[in-house]
Amino acid sequence: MMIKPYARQAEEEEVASPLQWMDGDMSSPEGDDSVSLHRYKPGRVSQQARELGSEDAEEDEEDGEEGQEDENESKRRGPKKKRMTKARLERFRARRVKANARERSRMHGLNDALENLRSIMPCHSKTQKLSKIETLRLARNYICALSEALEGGLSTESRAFMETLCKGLSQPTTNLVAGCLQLGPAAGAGMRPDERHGIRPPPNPLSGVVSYTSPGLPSPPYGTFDSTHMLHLRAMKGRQYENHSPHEYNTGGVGTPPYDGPPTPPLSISSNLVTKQETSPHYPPPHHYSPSPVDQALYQTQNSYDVHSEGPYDSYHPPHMPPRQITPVYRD
DNA sequence: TAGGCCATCTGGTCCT
DNA sequence: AGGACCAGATGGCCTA
Repeated sequence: MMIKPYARQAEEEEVASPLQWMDGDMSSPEGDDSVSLHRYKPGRVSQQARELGSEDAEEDEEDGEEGQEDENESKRRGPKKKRMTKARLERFRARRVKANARERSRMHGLNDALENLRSIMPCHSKTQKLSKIETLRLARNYICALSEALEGGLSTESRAFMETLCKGLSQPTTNLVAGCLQLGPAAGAGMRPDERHGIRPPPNPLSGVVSYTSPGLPSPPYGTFDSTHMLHLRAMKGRQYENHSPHEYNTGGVGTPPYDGPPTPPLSISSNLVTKQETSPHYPPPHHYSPSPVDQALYQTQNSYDVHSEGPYDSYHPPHMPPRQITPVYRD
């Protein structure tokens, strides 16, 4: 049995398909469809022109619905299809044009949201953009990892944190994350030039146990790890923390980037995690930014990690990709 | 060249 | 009736 592709099947069965009469440039950049030029792919024009502007279509429009169509229609089961008069066709076409425009803008909105999500991921690379699916996976893992870090005292530099972060990711994305999260003394390899000296990263609590650094690790295309993304710390920068209780940091106050989604419930941060800065052997963090109490607290928990701890998210087994050991593969 | 990713069109369904 | 949402189909681009 031959299975026809959906569209072709429709084309053959729906003899009176309105598509065949459409002759306008429904979605050309110049059309009344208001396609944004910078997103428009020229390749689409030919496809639409072929579909919409064929001579057959024009002929059909001229001839009306005669001959073999009626024969086919009489044999077809189901509700009889209304004839496409010119007026109906016009309305249909206008509706379709509008619907297409809406759909495009809807998808653009979706992509914009995805782009926002990418921008707050712990690692980002200009040359290696995360795919949509990988962005969603990484976002989920990131949330899980941060939750573990907060609730379980897990270090953001621990192996468990990395494993949570990389669960179910593709190998390239895993490598990207590993490259971004280079920790320990060799971290300079993936840092921007101005970060390579002067600021010494904290000692890696896992040195000798696990390391995601590699002498041969290339600089970008691997991205950079932006610590300020931790718990949206970037948004908190510039605030005075000393006299605030921890939960205030999640209230979306001054400096919180605009967020047009539904409000998220306040994240509970146990107060013993967020304290005034104490000197820690693992502090300051590797990057040149003003650490927030939350960030500091995360660093203070470095000695309490458990390499073998299985977080509550280990049940996460992507249906198509079983969990695996993280074995970053670096390109030469 | 195959496969992955993406943008777009399209028709169906549900909701207001 | 019209809009939002969804999933299938299709073709372009890119990379291994």
